Amino acid sequence: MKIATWNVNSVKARCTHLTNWLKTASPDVVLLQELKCITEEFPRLEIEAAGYQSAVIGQKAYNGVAILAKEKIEDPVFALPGEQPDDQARYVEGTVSGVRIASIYLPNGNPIASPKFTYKLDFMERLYRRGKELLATEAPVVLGGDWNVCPTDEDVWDLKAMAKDALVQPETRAAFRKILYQGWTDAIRTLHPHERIYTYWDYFQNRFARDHGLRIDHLLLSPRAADRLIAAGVDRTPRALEKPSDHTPAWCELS
DNA sequence: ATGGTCGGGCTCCGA
Repeated sequence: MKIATWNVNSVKARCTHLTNWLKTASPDVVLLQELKCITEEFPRLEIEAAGYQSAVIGQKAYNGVAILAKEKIEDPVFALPGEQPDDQARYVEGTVSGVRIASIYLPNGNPIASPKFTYKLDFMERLYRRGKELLATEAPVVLGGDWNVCPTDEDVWDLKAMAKDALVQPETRAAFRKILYQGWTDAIRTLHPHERIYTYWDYFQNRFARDHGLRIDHLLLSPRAADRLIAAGVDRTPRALEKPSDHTPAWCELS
């Protein structure tokens, strides 16, 4: 079972890239972020034609997440459980072939001296609580998405330039570790412990060609899912196309 | 120190 996550930076602008990639990569499940369209305008028909069902929560202009799957998506939930419903479409969860899977668009959080950073940390606390509930089920679970977190210095090309960025702050990393240490396995880092691996390259300054990137798209596996982990990686091919997203798909394969 | 590039929706915001 191949599960991928891809921040497409507008699903409408990237529809052709997406459907072509579905055909060539043929993942069983794809987690999308930054749809940038309302739910009703999600290109459901094009994606169905490629052989995928979808569970979608969108909103106007910003955010928006989806799960695409070849098999049925059962019991979808369209928000992070919390006190009051979120006005930002950043979380969808569903079950595919017995695996509980979430597509997460974690808040960017910049600038750090603003309510946006607080919102990011609050969101991570809510995710921590949801993670605890999901682990308690002892089911195979995958928390995938654009986490907007560089877990360690190895996940950053230019540390100096990123020093004040929300993606590398000690509080951000601590909140990520707090989730990870509940018992999750970072699929890509576990199988590639000492490689420079990036999933995002800024549009500025030809960063992709120079491989000046960040690793911010992650797939976290519960113990039952981690037991089945056989491969993981990053597919850089869509990032090299004309008019690409600034992110490229990260994926893992479970037996 | 700054500005470089995108997408969306409207003359600016978020990344």
